[in-house]
Amino acid sequence: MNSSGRVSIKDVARLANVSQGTVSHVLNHPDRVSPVRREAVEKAIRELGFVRHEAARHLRAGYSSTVGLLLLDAWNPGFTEVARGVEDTTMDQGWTVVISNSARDIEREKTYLRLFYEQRVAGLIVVPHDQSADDLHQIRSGGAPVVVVDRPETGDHGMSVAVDDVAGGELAARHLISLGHRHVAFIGDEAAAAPVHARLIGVRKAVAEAGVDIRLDVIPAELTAEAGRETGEMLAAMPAGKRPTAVAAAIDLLAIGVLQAFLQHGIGVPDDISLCGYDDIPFTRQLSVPLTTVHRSHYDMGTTAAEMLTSALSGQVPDLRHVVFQPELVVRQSTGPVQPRSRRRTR
Amino acid sequence: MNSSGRVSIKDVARLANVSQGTVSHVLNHPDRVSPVRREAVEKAIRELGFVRHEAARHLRAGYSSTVGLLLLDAWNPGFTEVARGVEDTTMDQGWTVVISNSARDIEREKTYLRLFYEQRVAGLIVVPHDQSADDLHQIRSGGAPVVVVDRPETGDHGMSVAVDDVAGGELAARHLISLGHRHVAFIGDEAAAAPVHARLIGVRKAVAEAGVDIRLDVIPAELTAEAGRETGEMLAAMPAGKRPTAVAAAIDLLAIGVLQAFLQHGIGVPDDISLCGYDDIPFTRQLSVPLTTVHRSHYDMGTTAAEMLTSALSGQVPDLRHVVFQPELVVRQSTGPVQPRSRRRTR
DNA sequence: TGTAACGTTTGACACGTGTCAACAGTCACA
DNA sequence: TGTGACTGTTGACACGTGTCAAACGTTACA
Repeated sequence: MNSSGRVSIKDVARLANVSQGTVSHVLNHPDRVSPVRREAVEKAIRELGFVRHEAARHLRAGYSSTVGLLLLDAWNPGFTEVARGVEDTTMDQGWTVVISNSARDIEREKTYLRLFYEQRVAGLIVVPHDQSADDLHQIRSGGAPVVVVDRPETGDHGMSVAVDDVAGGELAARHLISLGHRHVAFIGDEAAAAPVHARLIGVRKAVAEAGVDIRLDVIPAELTAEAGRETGEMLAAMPAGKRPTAVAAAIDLLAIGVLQAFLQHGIGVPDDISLCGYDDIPFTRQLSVPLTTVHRSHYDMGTTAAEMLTSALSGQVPDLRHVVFQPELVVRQSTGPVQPRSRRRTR
Repeated sequence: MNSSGRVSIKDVARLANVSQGTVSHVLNHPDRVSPVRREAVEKAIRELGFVRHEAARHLRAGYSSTVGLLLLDAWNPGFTEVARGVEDTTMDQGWTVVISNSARDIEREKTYLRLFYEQRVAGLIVVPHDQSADDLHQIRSGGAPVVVVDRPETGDHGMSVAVDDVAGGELAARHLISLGHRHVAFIGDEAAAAPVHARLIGVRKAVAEAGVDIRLDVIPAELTAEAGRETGEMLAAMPAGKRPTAVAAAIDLLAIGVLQAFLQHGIGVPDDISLCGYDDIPFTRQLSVPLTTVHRSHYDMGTTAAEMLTSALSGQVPDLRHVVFQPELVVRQSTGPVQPRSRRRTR
């Protein structure tokens, strides 16, 4: 044991009556060492409780087996699914994943990006803030491949995995329109995040293409269940004739809040108002009224991003540099045909 | 720029016409360097896009500013709260947190513990698997302080933060008993995790101390919403007279599943059956029937664990080596007095 | 017996940084 | 002018590992 109280490769070599180089070979190229020495070294390792020093290994080898994952919001169930996909895929291929969370704070994001760069991570998967292209570019110029998740990108230098949220918005709106709804509200702040903006564009597109006269109200709201509850209460307070007959929420969390407010105020879903979410997080199935929503394959986004990254790391050029998933409408019980004016709840 | 294509401190020194030592001083002890040189160095750093190499720094300095957080189950909302608490506290004090997730897999836990050890993390916060005392001890012997979360520990060498789940089980059971319930079911596999076992002990204790004749059914179930739904359906299929009048679930996720099944089968909560959860995860408030549950301060567990760790890292001995939080009963709307045999739903 | 070929082991070196003793330069004071 | 005190700067070294050329030992063959 050396002066710092830690066991190094030298101590192992001394105990096993062998040179440092041999110990290193046992660790990295066991086939180059004779069985006798190998066993002696392994015994010494066990006796001393030696564990190799990753920083030294990294410094000498010049490469790292660590991959960084920077999440925009680790507490959003959708993104934890992304993380699970990334973890499952990279673990299988021998990479270590380090997860960090920017919590939608651009300063925090910058800090973590710098940290990742200082650690010389081999590669990086980022669910980025809206305004952080610069920092991502800096990492890229350092030589580490970067996969951007949940922001559609194009071009030759970079990789991305995203969902076609314009199409998703269209799906939701078309579904509601086809059920006969002619007064629809979209809930969510389009300035809050690029994907929300895209969804609204899709909704507007479907409305414009419907060929019938449709009124679309856009109600800005934070992306939380609490904001959903407040918005739901506002809607509940409106006279029934003035109220939209259908609501499309920018994310499921919002829809959950809206649903809760509606039920509390005796507004039936879908009998009085239809409600459509977005994301298809696991909890949508556990709600008192299972939610119609637009499914995004978060887990698959994670695995795909991880596969792109690992293939880039092994020197291959991935077949596709930019993958866009198509969302799918999942019809459950929170949406239904528009009711005639003098309607009654069925149960 | 050196041969590997990366910029090192030497390159900065050369460009700024200064020695390596001076550059290092600019980075670590700016006050020791004259303003003229400092500016020259800073300019060179900007021009070259120099970012220091954490592995080399770590190797030379002998210490790391990284703290590991190993979660048992990152997808359980309770544990993500713990992570949030840890992150907020350690970030403030300049530590970097690396999060990993053992996913209740003991092999994965071992792998990550080894990885943390190889990285020579300064300290470690672990929400451990039931059978992993050995590995934790190995880390401790390496000199890094370890805080164990959610498993009550005692003794002088080690730190822990936990919740008195026996008391929590008692709280839940006493509440139900005080409402007049005499036939109670506990749902959850006591072998699944130590905290669940503790809760059941608490329930049994309350039943024994009640002084009245109480029937307690223990129904093993996995710790998922899906398992809760299945158990709820089984209970719903029983004739009303044979059914327990109250259910205590081992965790909220289970209770959510039970609730969903009850409502689907027309069983009123709390009118037909009272339902009590455990954990107080955020979603309990968003349910169609807000859940009575036992609150555990997950976020505070995280901050406390982080504070203990950071004070240990700065050489102080924390005032308390083992902290046990007291749970609190949160009465919402899913529990109510037992109804006479010929009862009717009120709404 | 001598030599070549081969497989195993060795020892020195480099990776990029922080530290520390030593050194140079400046200034005030005697 | 010489001395001491002080500030700023330097250069060598160490941290623990992986690699690589060189050395070593063994065996096979002439």
